[in-house]
Amino acid sequence: MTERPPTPVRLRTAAVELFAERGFNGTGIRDIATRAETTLSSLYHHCGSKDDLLVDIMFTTIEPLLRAAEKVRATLAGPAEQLSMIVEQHVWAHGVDPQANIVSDTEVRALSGERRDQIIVLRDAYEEFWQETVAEGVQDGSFDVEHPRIVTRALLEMCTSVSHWYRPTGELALDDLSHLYADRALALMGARSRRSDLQIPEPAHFLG
Amino acid sequence: MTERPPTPVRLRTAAVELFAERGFNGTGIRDIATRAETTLSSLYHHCGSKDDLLVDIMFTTIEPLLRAAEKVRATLAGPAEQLSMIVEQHVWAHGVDPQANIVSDTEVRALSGERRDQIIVLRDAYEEFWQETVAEGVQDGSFDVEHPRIVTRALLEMCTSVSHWYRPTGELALDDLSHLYADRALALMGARSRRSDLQIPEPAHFLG
DNA sequence: GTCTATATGCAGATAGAC
DNA sequence: GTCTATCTGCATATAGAC
Repeated sequence: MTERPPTPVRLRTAAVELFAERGFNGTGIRDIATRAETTLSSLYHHCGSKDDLLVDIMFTTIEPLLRAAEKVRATLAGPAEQLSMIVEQHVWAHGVDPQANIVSDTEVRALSGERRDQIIVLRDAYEEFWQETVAEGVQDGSFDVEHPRIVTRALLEMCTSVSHWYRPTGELALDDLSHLYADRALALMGARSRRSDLQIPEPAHFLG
Repeated sequence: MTERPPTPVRLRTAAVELFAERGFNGTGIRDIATRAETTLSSLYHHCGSKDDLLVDIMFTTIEPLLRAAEKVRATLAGPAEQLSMIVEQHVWAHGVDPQANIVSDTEVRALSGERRDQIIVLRDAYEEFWQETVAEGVQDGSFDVEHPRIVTRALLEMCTSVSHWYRPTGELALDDLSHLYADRALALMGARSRRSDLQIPEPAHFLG
């Protein structure tokens, strides 16, 4: 009963899968067209060049995370609450669509020039939300950690790596995994509180 | 006064640099020969195929880490001491030669067949040292953490990511960075002790 | 919108002289 | 051991019919 998705969707899905598995440079455009059960010309008709396809995947993956972090910062009060929620959004996103996030997180080097710069701006703006949240937490005594900028970057990379191993069939459902990571993020920052102590509205969805 | 290294060394260095910057599939064998200031035939003469070169880089990068972890487990007493030291070795190695470690950690997918399997065996054996150490710490009460296997993997990836951003000109020297990561590893595992409380012989070098 | 056919260049790898 | 010259195939991208 499942309808076959329209061609542009199939192309995009195939590209995400192959870029994640074999890398951008390890994937041929014919591989993409073949997996999407269409032709090379169809790919160029719908998606433009191979680079265009990569940029599109990256943008539509990173941008919602950036907007979600923005919303968390504008909505929740308290650095512990904000950091927990940002971590949970990030882990959830990386668990629910690991392939698109692997591509976004590892293939920036395949781009060059202006388009590369634009993606890096997005990525840096996103990290800055994490950094600001932690800095405020250190300021107001919610967190107690040396070299907070370095530890925050370590935390971000720790959460990102979820996309490399998480499988929904494992010991934890994605919601539980997100909570676990938020709890460990607080431990990493030397917070007095734990995730389960916090008052956070549930369900809290800030991702489109 | 610095002598130019012999050709095989220059080739290896060039390959590590380029594989780290552009990825294995983004690097041409001519690029490697050119950067090493030699020729394509010389590359094949000394290094064999492009795949051989990658496998050699990976093996000589991962194997010392595995042996170091083995030595730590055989030499130091107590899970907190062992985990701290394993973390420090790992962070130090990833900071002192980020490029070789980036290649080893991200280009496994470029291999296939038996050689790929061999690298994965090494990598899994290495992770198992981390997992056993943490499991023993949970067992004897040194650590207090839910889902230790998942958190240990998260820790490992956090430490690995050092290779993506660490620069020796930054705010921390590599020894201090290693100590910081060891300390945060203990926090992540819910250890009562901190890195500065532990009795660990200094300098402790387990890497060749 | 989707197809077949093709232009153009670079990839990995090797031959054989010196 | 290092060189120049070359084989072979696949890469991205496009032309033009239907």
